[in-house]
Amino acid sequence: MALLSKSCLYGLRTAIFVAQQNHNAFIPISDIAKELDIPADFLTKILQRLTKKNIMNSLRGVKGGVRLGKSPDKISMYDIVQAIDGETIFKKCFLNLEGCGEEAPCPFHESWKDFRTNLGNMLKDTSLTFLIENKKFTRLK
Amino acid sequence: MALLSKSCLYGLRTAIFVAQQNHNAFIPISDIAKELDIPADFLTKILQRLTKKNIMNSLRGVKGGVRLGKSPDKISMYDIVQAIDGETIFKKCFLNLEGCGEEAPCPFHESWKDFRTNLGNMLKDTSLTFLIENKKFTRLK
DNA sequence: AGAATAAAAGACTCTTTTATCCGAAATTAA
DNA sequence: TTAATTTCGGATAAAAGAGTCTTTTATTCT
Repeated sequence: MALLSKSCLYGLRTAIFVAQQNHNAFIPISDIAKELDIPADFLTKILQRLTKKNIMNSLRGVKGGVRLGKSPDKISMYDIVQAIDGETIFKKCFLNLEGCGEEAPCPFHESWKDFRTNLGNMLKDTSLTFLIENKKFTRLK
Repeated sequence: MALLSKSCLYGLRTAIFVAQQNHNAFIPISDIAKELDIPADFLTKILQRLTKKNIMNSLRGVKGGVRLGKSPDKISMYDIVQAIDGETIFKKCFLNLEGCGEEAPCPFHESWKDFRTNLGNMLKDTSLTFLIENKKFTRLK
């Protein structure tokens, strides 16, 4: 098990990669796929979810491809995770117990609640701009 | 996506349930399955992983079933997660980047390292005894 | 207008996880 | 020793996630 799905990881890596390129030009998905070692057709599907949420922007045809849908400092990792994997990670009980909540918490409720809130905040606070400015962050595959 | 697999959640809930019962008696897996609303044959398989690690103890035949393999204060949630889902949750990079580590961290490395270490410690510190003594913790399904 | 290119859309396959089924082995009770 | 019970072990099936393929649609260039 992993916290994020493979689709989501592909999406995150792609968003970071695209943010590193010229922001005006459209980059063909096949180029990204080759660069990041991701199945191209699969990546196409994943990116559609990001374009629907205006995180990405796409264009068909000869000079087509994808680019960021808005300024990279307006896109957080949270946005991307939410668009692809949804928000359940940030909301569900650790033990997946339906009844667990403030009124009738499981013993993990408090700690886990803080944990996932912190995680969410961390992702919200991390923009693509921050990621690409961080010199240490080179590997994307 | 969830942090833990369904198998693991089944295992955790079962361990807590069994800890709540008389520790000497064997409880038939079918009884547990009915009580916790888990497919019995599937649960049987999952529990085999716990018996192999001596977290549980099983007996075939008429008075058979499963019981804890040791004192409930000697069994932590970490033990159970490790037995079923392994330790990758506690070890992998948030972005699943192979290269990420102390020498060449991704920007999430530090925060995520702390997160997962905290999570691991929290699970290590939470014994079945603690769980069943916590009066608030009633729901197991 | 026509050819080439690239994403969108949908059907299909492959793999992993989850779930079911069945015969065998172990244990108890009569 | 036989019948009943219950886990074990392996095979199979169903569901979900990941990945592939083909056709359609939009766009550019000649």
